[in-house]
Amino acid sequence: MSGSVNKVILVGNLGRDPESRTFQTGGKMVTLSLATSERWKDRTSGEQRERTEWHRVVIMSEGLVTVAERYLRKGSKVYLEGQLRTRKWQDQAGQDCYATEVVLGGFNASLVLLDKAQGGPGRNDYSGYGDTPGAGGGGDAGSGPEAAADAGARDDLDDDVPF
Amino acid sequence: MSGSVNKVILVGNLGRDPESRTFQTGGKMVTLSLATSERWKDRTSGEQRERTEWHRVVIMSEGLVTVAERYLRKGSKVYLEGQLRTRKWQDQAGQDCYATEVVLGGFNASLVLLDKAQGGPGRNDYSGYGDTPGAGGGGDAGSGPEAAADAGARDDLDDDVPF
Amino acid sequence: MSGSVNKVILVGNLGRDPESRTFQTGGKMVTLSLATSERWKDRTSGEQRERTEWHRVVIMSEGLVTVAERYLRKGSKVYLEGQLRTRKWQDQAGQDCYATEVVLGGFNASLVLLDKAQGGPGRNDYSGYGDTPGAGGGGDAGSGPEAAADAGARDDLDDDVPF
Amino acid sequence: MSGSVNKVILVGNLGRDPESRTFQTGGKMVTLSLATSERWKDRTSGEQRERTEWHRVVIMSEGLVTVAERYLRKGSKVYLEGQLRTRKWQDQAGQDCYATEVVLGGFNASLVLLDKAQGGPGRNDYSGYGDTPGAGGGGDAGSGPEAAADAGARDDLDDDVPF
DNA sequence: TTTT
DNA sequence: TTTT
Repeated sequence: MSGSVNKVILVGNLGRDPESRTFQTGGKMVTLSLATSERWKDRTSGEQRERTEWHRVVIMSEGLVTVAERYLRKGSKVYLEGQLRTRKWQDQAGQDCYATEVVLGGFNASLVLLDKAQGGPGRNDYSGYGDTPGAGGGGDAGSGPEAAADAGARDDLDDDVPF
Repeated sequence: MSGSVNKVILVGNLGRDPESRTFQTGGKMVTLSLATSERWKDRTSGEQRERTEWHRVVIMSEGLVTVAERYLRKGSKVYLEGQLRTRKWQDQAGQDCYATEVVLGGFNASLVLLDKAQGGPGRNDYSGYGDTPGAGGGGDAGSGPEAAADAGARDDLDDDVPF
Repeated sequence: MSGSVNKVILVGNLGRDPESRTFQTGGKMVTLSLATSERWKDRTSGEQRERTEWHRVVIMSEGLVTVAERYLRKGSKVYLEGQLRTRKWQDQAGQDCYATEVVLGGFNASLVLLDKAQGGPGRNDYSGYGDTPGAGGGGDAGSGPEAAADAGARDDLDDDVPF
Repeated sequence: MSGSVNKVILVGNLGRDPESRTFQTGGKMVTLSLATSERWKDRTSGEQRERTEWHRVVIMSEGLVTVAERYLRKGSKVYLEGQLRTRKWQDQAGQDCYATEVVLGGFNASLVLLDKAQGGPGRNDYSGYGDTPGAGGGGDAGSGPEAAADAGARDDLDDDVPF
């Protein structure tokens, strides 16, 4: 289909440190476990309720992989933008199973750190890596996030699906 | 967690007619099967490739349920905005399975029809139902989308998960 | 036109404290001055460059007005979602002038505080006010953000346009 | 500031054909005049009201410039994603004037055609140019949108601001 | 005018 | 598993 958009925007905290994997082809990917939550007052009981959602995030862009490895930690708060992707596989009983991930790869992927002070680098001029240059002032599209992993390599990760 | 955002924006076409279900409690929900796709040139082979992603969309907001039932059909193109929600259940083999849906319910859900002429109403002044009023000119927040279904009712739908 | 979307998403810091105004009709609005900035390496010179953008944000939703007054201060970091609106007026020389604002009013407006500790309330269960309930668990759409100000009242603010 | 996001998402129709300009430096930019509108029922009078908003859109990305020139026409419906940028200048009376544009340049800019049949190319495999590859299947970031124009060149366009 |  |  032409003319489609597939976009996810999340702001939340990491439930654990990022996990890196290297492909045989040299590429790298990082997975995050990101929590978002919402609160509301129950309509009938009037009590506070809360629901936490856990998102599996897969970072494929070379630039964003670097940012994630360097600056993200368990507890980090981030803004991110990616795409939905659902993978399907058969469990031992031959049943179809599905896992949906938020993939940051290629264009229109962003990762912005929202923590005050990460204790890491002097200044975190890395953040917003995927959302930066802009053409309005001599921008430079050359150093941004790039699709890194390739399809063949990706496939052999199918078995670690249930996050 | 305070301070989180969970947002999905999709533009795509319906793979089949919307499906409605009524809860014992009187509420209603509609599910959509929405396709988005992307094309790119393969880096190595140079050939055109295409990948289609299917999204399970669940509409809970009363207003948006009405819009969906009335104006959406197989093939309709829509813009929609909702939240990610993953449900977990056990298959017969006792394995954990997951299904992620895009839920349109409560605030910040939108459904905007993008087809030229739906053949339905004289003018499609329904579209953008969830994205409209605005306060900038005597807006009216009273007739908008509202959370409809309740959790217990939702549970008995678990068996139709693999979309 | 049917079928349109007008959405702005910003993450940035307040340049000064929020400013409140009360309408004769009793409604209230709050304006924010929000900075976003981006950095990039100049393509030719190779030097770091930075560009800061200032956004005039107008909050009309009753609920979000309350949140802004209570918890936002100069320096606060926020995620917000609103709509673009351009107002036009004549300056003394009879020239057309324009001012574009990001308006948070009606549906699909959000304000999420991103600061670690605001020093205010025990817990900041206010944040995400406009992005919360969700229908997936007995949600309640009744207490959310609502369009507050009315058009007539708004008009007499036209003179403070150049922000 | 690190950690900021400046994003605009619009779906609307072009009020006139795209306008192209070439810089002395060889770069190109295209401007669009895009309408979004919303309808609501007036709270007091109960009558239908409508408000149309016109957005000035500036496309700087090389790839998106090409797409815009080739496939967009007056009346075209598009989804686009860009950034807010406000420019300031003095009118003849020495008054400060401002113009805010939605800029599509650099990363995270998208332009997706939503018309059924543009009468142009066999299939519109151009659309979604800025939102496509994705790393999940042998993606290719090399042919995407790039920042094109430079700042000096941009400046001599200041006089056509009031759109 | 913010932030790093 | 995060966060408040």
